[in-house]
Amino acid sequence: MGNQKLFKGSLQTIILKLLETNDKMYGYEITQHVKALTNGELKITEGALYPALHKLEADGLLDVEVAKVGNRLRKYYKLTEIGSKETANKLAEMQEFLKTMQHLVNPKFSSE
Amino acid sequence: MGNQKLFKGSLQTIILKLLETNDKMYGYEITQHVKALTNGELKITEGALYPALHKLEADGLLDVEVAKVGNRLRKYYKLTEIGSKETANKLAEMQEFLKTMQHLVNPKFSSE
DNA sequence: TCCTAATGCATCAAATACTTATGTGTAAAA
DNA sequence: TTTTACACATAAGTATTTGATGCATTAGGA
Repeated sequence: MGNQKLFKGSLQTIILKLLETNDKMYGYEITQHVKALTNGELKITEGALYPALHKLEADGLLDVEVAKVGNRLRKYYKLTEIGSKETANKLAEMQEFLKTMQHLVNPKFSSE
Repeated sequence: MGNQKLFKGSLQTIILKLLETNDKMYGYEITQHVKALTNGELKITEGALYPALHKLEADGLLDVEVAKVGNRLRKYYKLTEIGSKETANKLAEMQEFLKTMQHLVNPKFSSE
């Protein structure tokens, strides 16, 4: 899409937001959701996703629960209490960022 | 501000947009404009700015004109013809990104 | 008078966050 | 039977930025 690099720095926030909405998700499911929600504009690669999930877990924002579906392995992630608070923070920061950026690139259409 | 990292990847676009609006600017001026426009939320550091300007110049998007004001040196940058086209592209990409991200983090308030 | 802050350029090591490639294995579809 | 989807994972390389440092001029406050 060309603008993939604009998403740099927002992956954690996206993951947390999805988990806030859907309660419990596994990695592959996250990539598919994001692809669908963005009409294919954003494709989260595995090389980005799995390290991000591991980091969020290590930081105590996510809990993991391993499940076996058929013969396949799945790791379900969900927000911890701390994770929920951090999600709220990160979403607020994201809104602030979006507002600021909108203001920067298109001053006439943004308030203030 | 904590959300500084969200701006990662958008520096070039910001610079180009400012030059589109203001025709001709020098480095320090850009940092001050951005700080003012964002109420201090985004502070472009010199370590990011100057390499970015040099790259845009090397890529043929900017022209430089050195000026001496008083006893101080200034390097005025302005868009080349190619730079103007690229600016339009990058601004379109940015709008698309902002819309997509808004949709991701706050589905209920965005169209579609 | 002296020190700090502002103005103005610049470079560089380190950190960050990602892409791309690769690897393992199962299951379904063509 | 070969490709595609499912599902995890790591690792080398790349790009962008932070934070530190450096040089030099000018203005302002103590």
